[in-house]
Amino acid sequence: MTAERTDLAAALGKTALLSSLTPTELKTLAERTVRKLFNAGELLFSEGEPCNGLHIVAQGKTRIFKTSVSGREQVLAVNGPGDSIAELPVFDGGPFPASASAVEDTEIVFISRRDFQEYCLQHPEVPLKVLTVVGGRLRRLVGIIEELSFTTIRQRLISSLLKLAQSEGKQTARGIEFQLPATHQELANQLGTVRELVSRNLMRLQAEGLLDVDARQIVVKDLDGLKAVLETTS
Amino acid sequence: MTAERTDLAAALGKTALLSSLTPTELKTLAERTVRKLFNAGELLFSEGEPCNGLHIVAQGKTRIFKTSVSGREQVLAVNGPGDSIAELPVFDGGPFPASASAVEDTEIVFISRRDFQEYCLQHPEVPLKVLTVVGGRLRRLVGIIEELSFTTIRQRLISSLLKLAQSEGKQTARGIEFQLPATHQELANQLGTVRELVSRNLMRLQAEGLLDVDARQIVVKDLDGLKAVLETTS
DNA sequence: GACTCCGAGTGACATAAGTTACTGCTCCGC
DNA sequence: GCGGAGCAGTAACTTATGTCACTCGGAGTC
Repeated sequence: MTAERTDLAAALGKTALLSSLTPTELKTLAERTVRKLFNAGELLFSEGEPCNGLHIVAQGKTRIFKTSVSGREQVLAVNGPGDSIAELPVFDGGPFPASASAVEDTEIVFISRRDFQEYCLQHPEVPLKVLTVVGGRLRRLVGIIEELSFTTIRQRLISSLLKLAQSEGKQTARGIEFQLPATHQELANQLGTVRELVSRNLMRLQAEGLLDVDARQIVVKDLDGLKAVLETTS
Repeated sequence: MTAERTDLAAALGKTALLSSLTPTELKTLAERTVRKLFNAGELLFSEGEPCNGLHIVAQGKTRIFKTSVSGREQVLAVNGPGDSIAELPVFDGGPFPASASAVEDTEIVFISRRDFQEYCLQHPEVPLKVLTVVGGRLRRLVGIIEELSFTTIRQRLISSLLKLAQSEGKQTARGIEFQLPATHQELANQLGTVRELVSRNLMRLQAEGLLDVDARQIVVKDLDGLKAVLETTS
């Protein structure tokens, strides 16, 4: 039990929001947290629900998303260990603006709203950190709006692929190889479209000789060619 | 000069962010501000520029927007007297994520980053207020994403019209009448599309007997019919 | 080995969105 | 009164997006 608590304290210390707290402070904070486990696919919370505390991802991966009446999803963010989720509703007292689910089996550390607000008052630098984190979140949302408003799915797909190629890709004889991190369906949710269009656009890029596609396995054959597509007709 | 300063203090006191300050505090803060005037259409700042202070709208109206390479615009927010703009870059130190321009002749009160941060340290409740304001902003951005991702222009147009009908509309013998607050072009920018589609969709709604349109003059003939369109096929 | 589920590829459409290129109108300044 | 500028309406297209309805193949399961 004690071991568990110190683990918790360590996990808390890794999050951007709380990194300025001393080990002792972390420990006392850790004692007030609740640990929650979610299976892959499980909902953490739903849009519109009241928010009664701060969620921090200790292990695993989560996604924040909106759902349309027709069942389509638009992913707003994907978060991993050390990230906090839904910082804002904790402060403004409003409901969750979107839903969240676990991408993989996930461990969440939960701090109640009361406890966290108390901490904020004792540590005036914490709200400032929250603002920084929220700033990043806001920038990403603006980026999503920009993409939805100005670019085609083809272009959004290409820029996802380029990001993946850079972060995950391995240079081989055939080109830069990597696996799509999720199903076409999930990729479509992130791009704000449907599965079929992801599939079709991938095939089209293959037909144009820019990629080799085998389901989730991607080989980028012409990186500059891909980048060039982003410039034209945008 | 003194009169001007007290005016300023009054204006500052009306903004949500600073409403908790005492008159004396407002006065000293006002002495450190810079007043800036912008003509209608003029740029306040551009996307990517570094942000060196907080802008507060004292008089007039401003819009925050993104521009595409092809010249299209997507409006992210419209702000009037008492609103602050670009709170976040002040804190996270990053550049402006979008541009801002004056919709009408506008008076801005500018507080330097240094001064405002100092105030935040002296008044720990200020960052908490900022978080509330930013929360609202974030919710609106999520709303824009939802609309862009899930709805058609027709539906977005209708919901704008419904909002306008509620806020500006006057019940007359012919229906609920109001004027569009801006050109079709600007409305298109807010909906994330082009002028022609606004015009076409308005005409289509007229052909369907839901509206009477005469350029900017709108008469809603069938409010429930309009609302019904939002339900179907969405 | 047959069966089932699920992710992926695809053709045929339907429709929404955007582009081009005009026309017409109205308000201003000269 | 003339000429421009700017806003609005529209027709004719092109292209992007989304929907439906299948097929196919691999990974489990019984």
